[in-house]
Amino acid sequence: MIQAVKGTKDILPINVKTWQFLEEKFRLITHRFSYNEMRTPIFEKTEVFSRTVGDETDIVNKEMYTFIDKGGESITLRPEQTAAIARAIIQNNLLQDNNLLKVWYFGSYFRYERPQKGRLREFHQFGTECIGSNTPESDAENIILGCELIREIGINNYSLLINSLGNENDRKNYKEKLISYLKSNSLDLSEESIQRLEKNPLRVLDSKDPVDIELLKNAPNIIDTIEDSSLKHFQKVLDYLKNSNINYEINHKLVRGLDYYSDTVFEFQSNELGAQNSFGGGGRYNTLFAQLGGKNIPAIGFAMGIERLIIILESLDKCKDNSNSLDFYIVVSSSEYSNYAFKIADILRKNNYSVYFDLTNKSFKSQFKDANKLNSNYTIIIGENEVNSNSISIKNMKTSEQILIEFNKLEEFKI
RNA sequence: GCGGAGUUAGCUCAGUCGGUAGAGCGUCAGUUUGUGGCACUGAAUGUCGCGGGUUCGAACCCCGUACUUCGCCCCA
Repeated sequence: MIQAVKGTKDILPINVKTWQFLEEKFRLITHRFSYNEMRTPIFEKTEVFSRTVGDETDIVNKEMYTFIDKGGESITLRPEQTAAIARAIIQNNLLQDNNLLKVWYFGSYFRYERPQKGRLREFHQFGTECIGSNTPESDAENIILGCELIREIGINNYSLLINSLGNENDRKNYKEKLISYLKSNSLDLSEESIQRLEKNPLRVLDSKDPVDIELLKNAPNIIDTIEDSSLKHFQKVLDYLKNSNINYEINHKLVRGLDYYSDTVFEFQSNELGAQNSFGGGGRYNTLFAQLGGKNIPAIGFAMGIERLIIILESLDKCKDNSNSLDFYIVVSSSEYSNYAFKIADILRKNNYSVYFDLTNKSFKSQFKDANKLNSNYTIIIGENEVNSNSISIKNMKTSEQILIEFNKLEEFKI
């Protein structure tokens, strides 16, 4: 038996309703916030990601599906969407002066990781990007969109964590402070955190090691390092959120894994996800466009993991079942009446009803059982009597009432 | 990349002194052959993840491997 590639999953008919439900919500909520959908290729030149996501991040370092194509070009299956959107915006010149662009996306992303609950090698994300504004209002609106979406999906038990990383300079200063603090205590630091200290010092703040956590209690706080303008910006964002009745939790240890973030960062977390407790996250990325060779364009956005949303919905027993909304099941007493059945099906289908009839030569009785199993609202019974009298028997499966109508009255029948 | 647990019928799982497999649910058929749901009766179904090894004999023991899962790590 050939198995699916490790870390990939089939979405089966029984599960697809939940996906469709989520996709509908994405469209609905983004529409309310006036975001437009955007789609980019599944693969990009490798540098799109290596230049933006960060050379020292694991994503770029060891998790990308990168290959050399037949033309000798280094190609990478997208591990995330933001960088590719930035590339497309620059290339297509979508941002004229002072323009604002609000886009959303939904698609597959690829990272070569060890699979786990809520962590796949091909996974799906929904996300938004608000590009061209550096105002706290744009931060707030983007976060509010995320919260609205989560609410509409039916998830209430989650936390919104928020922090500010300040501007590039602030972060540089903070990194120095943090490193010098941690180095003076490095004997106690976990092996992993010592490595992080070299590569990506901010991530030490994320450590789950109990000793590290204790040590970090007295570490310098990023909020004390960031400049006034960033501080004011952050405060305004918080004010707007409060004003919109958004519950948030300030967490100055929240840093994000991708290098391009600055100022506002945030994360949606749930307890249903095990080790992967975050089901969404984002932040401001004011340097990304410049990193790709464009102008300096401020932007903010977030992404959510669809598989993780579904895990939460499952825990809430809110996944959509696959109950078929079948209107008519046509039961024939013999396959010699199939012509008649096709005619009836054609009329009903052209009137937008869903119609099923047996294609496997089931017995008369089995067809009824089948109709019941498929939860059909009506059955249409076709046998010798109906065909000879050019009529149709229609049975209401809920009430068991059955009527006989003329064939040419079928069009008038309303369920 | 590292550590733990697991893989038996479509699904959930049982199956240890090693003797070529079971339950429940589901599926299918029948219970006066043109009428479903309930009930009853009956039936089908597995290379026991895959590949080696030990043994007269392996679902069970040993080795390898794939995948799943829980953590580390990373991140959505």
